[in-house]
Amino acid sequence: MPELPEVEVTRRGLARRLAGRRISAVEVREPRLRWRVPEDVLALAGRTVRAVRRRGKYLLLDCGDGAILVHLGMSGSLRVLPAGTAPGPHDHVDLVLGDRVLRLRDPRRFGAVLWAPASGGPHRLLAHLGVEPLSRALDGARLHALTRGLRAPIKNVIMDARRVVGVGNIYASEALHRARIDPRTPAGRLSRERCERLARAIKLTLRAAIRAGGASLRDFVGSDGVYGCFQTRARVYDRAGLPCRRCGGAVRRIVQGQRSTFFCPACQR
DNA sequence: CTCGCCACCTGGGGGC
DNA sequence: TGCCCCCAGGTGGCGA
Repeated sequence: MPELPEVEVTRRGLARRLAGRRISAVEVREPRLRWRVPEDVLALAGRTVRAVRRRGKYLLLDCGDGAILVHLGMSGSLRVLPAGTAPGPHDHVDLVLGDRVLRLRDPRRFGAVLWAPASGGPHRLLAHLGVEPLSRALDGARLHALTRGLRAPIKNVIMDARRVVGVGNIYASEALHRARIDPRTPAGRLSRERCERLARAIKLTLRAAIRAGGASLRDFVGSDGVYGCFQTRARVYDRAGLPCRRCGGAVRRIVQGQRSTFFCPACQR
């Protein structure tokens, strides 16, 4: 269930619990994730996790001479548990750090655990990623510039990690509703002013979700591993036929790029 | 380069 | 209860 907000909440939890700790053992019970977990990862014992960073939806456990790169895919979660806790189904990878274990659970196995050496330049999966939506770099001007000439619907474009990272299927719909822009609009036709609005809406939506995620997922990487449903009240996501929270009109569901899109035809033009 | 589509997996829910 | 179909929060890679 990892959207950028959950990845960021996870990152903060990991940074607090793992930074400065030495990896004492690595256990891979199921190496067949999106890509096979490489032998490199099995040789990580002895390294120290110096910091935990995020790039888009990738987590990077910085070990100095390289980073453990983790992606949660669509169904992954990371938890920090007492060492020795018995693994359950779909608990594929453990990083033991003394008295605690970082455990990846991923039923659908769309996630990834890879080793990115510091030498040899940026990892191929990170090399072509777009702008971070919460950074200053994403503003109206940038969004305007990077959409010029594109005929694809704006929803597809803000979900394209080569242009903007971190905006998933839920928050693409949510941000477009906040910006009052029709998700089907060809990206290149958005005015500068509407790009300003959309850039602002993306930031507000993600920041609000991080706060809400921080509330509902406080123990996401804690010892009990309890995490609930999103407590954010979606404006349009998964609300087909229900009233738009702004105008009361019916929310509509369409399909774009084989993904569900939800929007209010009255508010979003 | 852009765009549309497919693939990778498993589990849960609804309809019959 | 059982079965079958559909759906799911990601994204790399392919061919046109």
